[in-house]
Amino acid sequence: MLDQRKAFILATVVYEYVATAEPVGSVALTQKYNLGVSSATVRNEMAELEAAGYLVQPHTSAGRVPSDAGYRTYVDQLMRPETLPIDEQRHIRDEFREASRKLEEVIEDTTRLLGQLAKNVAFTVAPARDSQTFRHAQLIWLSERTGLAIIVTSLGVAAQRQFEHGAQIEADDLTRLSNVLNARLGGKTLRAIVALDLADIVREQGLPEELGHAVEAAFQSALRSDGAPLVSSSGAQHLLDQPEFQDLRKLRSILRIIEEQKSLYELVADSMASEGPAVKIGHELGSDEITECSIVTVPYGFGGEMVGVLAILGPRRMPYARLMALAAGTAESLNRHLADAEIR
Amino acid sequence: MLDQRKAFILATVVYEYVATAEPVGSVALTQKYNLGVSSATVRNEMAELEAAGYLVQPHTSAGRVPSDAGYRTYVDQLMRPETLPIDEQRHIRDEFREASRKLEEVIEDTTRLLGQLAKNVAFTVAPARDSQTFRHAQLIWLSERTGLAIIVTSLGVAAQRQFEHGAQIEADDLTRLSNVLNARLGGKTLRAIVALDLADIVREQGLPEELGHAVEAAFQSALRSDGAPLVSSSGAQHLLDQPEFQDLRKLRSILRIIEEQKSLYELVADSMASEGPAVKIGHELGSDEITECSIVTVPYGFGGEMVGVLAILGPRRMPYARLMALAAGTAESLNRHLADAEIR
DNA sequence: GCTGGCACTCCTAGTCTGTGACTGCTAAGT
DNA sequence: ACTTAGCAGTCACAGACTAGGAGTGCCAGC
Repeated sequence: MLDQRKAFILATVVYEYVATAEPVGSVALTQKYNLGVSSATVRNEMAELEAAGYLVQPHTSAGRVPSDAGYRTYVDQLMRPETLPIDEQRHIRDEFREASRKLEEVIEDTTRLLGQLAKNVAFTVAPARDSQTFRHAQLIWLSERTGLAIIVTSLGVAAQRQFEHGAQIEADDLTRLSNVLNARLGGKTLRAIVALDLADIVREQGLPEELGHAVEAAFQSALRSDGAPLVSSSGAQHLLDQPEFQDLRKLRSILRIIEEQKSLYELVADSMASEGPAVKIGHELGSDEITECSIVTVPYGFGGEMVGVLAILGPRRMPYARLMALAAGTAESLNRHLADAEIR
Repeated sequence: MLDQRKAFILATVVYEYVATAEPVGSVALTQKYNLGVSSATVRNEMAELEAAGYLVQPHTSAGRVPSDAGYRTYVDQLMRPETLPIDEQRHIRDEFREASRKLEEVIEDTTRLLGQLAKNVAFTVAPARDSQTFRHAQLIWLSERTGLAIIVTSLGVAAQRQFEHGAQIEADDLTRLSNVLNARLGGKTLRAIVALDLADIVREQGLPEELGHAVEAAFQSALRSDGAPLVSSSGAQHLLDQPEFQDLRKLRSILRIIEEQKSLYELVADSMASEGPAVKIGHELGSDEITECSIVTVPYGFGGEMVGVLAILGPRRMPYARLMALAAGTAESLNRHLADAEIR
């Protein structure tokens, strides 16, 4: 456990380093903050903090920089949680007011907004298709040969698929079948529905085999082929403003990760279970390529269930309190929006 | 007009510079390619090509580099058009075979594929919503209080919107209204429909005012609020591999453009009218910030109408013939896919 | 236990210099 | 009238070197 003075020094080092991106030395610290002791004392304390693993020295004649453990202690125990400034709260709310009603666009717009406000890379994990609850199926008679199947979940239209049907099918047949499907499947998840024998239901209704296949195909196409949920990202340009990514090699490996949806998903997949905003720092991310980064995550959802994750990725040297407040505020607006738009 | 020898030298300089990214000198050129004349002669020719504006010298003691005009001449007159290798053609076709049926996902997957194969930044302009032709409206009775409106265009579901209706509305009313809308509006563009007085049609049917508003709102939400079509991009990481973008400032300004959908759209908006692949080189792009880049574009669409653009953005020093073949091949597969998926 | 002083370390930025890759020009050859 | 060999001149680039400065650790005195 850290005594009060060490805690204060650690917190100040983190704060200063976040602000300046320069290793912070004992003299600069005593001059800038009112520590009540001399730089020599601070030096001694810093040496002990380094021995305890909270700080590291880039090289002998440089100041100190927080280690992963240092940031972790700062986030968990030392920093004062922030709340979002009123005008920013309003800004976010306004963005959502004119948000489109299509789920993908809402998610995408949210990502963009978060990236802008955070001045860092933002990314979002969209709701997994297979766990969405089925609300409605509508089979539409388009012409004598073709029909259209539309699958609606609580989050909106999940799939549409055109199919061919035999000439003997009439609009009424499709309406009837839609009603049967709605009655039988309502409230189940898509995953559960795909496991069922839908062709059998169609057969019961005395409708042709091929219509059964069409229905199955429609539900099937509602699931993403690769299973992993959609991830969208925004704000990669902000990385270039960070002194830690002036090195092209670092930048490249991080950009590669950002452009790969799967990698991003894996970084935050477990965060959906957390309550409220959470932080992963450096090595905690479990990937060698981005040990220089941290990620702030917050799950979102509605009706008591979390369906996706908002995330902010940046250098470890990030303003944690602010970004956590920002992520939380954005998630809250998103939650409200989703609840409003939910199809029951 | 260039005589044959000058043309050959220009073509060779472009070819060599594209391959090596180093300014090419007269000696290197004579050694590597069988020119049949000495380096001194080549020097004279190159000096004339420079005077004519086809080549430029980064500095006095360096080799030559093609100018915008040099590249333009190369693309228009000198290069031999390529065709896509068979295995790559097959690769593209296979990707489309397992492509999802949702328009946004098809476009997104195409972008990713194009970025990967081109090893450059790829981006796509999605079909503008307002020019899509209306195919079907389905008003669905969900509960005593709520309904769901779904708008289908030739490219699939364009919008869904939940609405509240008075308790006296029954499922049959909604079906009847859907049929009327389909009969009256079929084949019109969404833009034309939004200009109509839809509430009037609803009134004619003896249905309540609020239902009219719901229908109007549904069509309205099918259009993107800002009017500009959706642009998605992929492959920004490839920029880092290019020697011309090792400079962070250049990189930053280009990344910023790539992340702004509107800028990208403006760069290629006029390319939708072109037939087959086209190229814009350096200053031709009309933007000061990306004079170091070129863009290969190809429009895509179906049924004789072009609805969007595929584009590849990279350094001016790009393999034009190959990228044009690649863009054309990808567009062709996309066209076929869209035609198959079109809702009639 | 704190502080001022001091020797020591080591990064950084700036300057300088040699090297090599070009060019343009000239004069001679075909 | 072209072409070519030769040569002097230019200039970016990389490596070596240096001075400056920030910061540390340690020690002796308060």
